[in-house]
Amino acid sequence: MSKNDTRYKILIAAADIVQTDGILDLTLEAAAEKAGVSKGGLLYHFPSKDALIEGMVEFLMKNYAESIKMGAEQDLSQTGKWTRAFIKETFLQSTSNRSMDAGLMAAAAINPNLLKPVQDAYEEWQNHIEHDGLDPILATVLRLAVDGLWFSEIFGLAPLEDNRRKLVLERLIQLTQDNEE
Amino acid sequence: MSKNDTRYKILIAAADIVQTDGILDLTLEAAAEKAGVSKGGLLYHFPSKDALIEGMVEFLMKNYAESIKMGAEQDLSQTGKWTRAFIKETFLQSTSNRSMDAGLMAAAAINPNLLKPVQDAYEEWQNHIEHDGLDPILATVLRLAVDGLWFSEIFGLAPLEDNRRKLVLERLIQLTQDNEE
DNA sequence: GACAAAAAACCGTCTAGACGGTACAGTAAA
DNA sequence: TTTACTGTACCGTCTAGACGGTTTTTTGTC
Repeated sequence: MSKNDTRYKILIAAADIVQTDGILDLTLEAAAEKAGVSKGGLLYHFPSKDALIEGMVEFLMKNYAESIKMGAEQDLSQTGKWTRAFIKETFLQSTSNRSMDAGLMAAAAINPNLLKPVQDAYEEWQNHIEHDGLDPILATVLRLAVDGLWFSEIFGLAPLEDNRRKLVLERLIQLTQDNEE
Repeated sequence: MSKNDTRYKILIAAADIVQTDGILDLTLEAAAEKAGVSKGGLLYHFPSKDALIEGMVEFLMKNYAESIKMGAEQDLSQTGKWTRAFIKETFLQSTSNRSMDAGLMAAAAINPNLLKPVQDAYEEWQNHIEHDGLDPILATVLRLAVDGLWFSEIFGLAPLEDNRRKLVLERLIQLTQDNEE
């Protein structure tokens, strides 16, 4: 069992707890037990609870940020490529990878400072989106709609059923294609 | 001091704590002290912490739901009135009344079941918005954008600066006015 | 409208348990 | 010999909730 395997197992376990039982049930002991590691073992990898949350946030941001960048680079059309990448990747992530939410919520609850990396990433994306060859207000609306979808799924606030979700995605993409500045 | 006054004071105090110090600092004692009530007094009104959160959620939903309904009723144009009311009221609430966030976050953190009333209200609004005389996909996009704005402000994820925020609001409203089904 | 009884509103202390974190001795593998 | 743990014991602090007591308000009765 390599160092990274155990770390990974702990992060997944922690995300799982947040997701199913709520933030308040995320304790070091509970996370350790769920990961099949002793409390000492957990503290070996994450010397404090803040460090654990930090790890969760890092973990969630890593793939996400890279995917968006890659999506933008591979887009054949220059106009609106960042906005499209952001839309597509968020739609994808929020179906497949619910542990995203867990890290975010845990950080917000336990230590808002830990949200910094997410905030920084968003600033960058927002900047790209505003200078994407689209009408910046429209581009911003699209970005917000994507976040709204995520939000609605985190909190279960009238989340869209599958078909509608797909139609919304298509519409958002379409709106990036015929609204040049 | 009537029963309702004290209840109200406790709810405000609790929302205040969540808002300024974070969810984890919301304890019964802290809420009681801030409300100028003893812990026993607080427990008289809210027999458990869950009950307190429940009260917060109820409180936040009451005005919000009523405002949206009123906004829709007073709208001179039939087409898109619910969507417009939802947009306007959420923009307003999320500038003026941060206790929305507090209740929501507290519930999500402490006991996700307590989100039920919010979820129910959202189901209703989503239903209105989808049958508002607008293209339902567009209407849904607008709704999501509004939620996204709220979300971005709660977590500080590239929140819009004042002027852009205003322009986005105007654009959203405008989109409800020239997109009949 | 005086007054007692009852109910409602509220106080403040106490307790049992949980939690984050420390310390440390030991183990198994690389 | 270092890395990656296990396991246990422990400490200080915090907190939800219980509880018994006290004040204030309401209600019924004359």
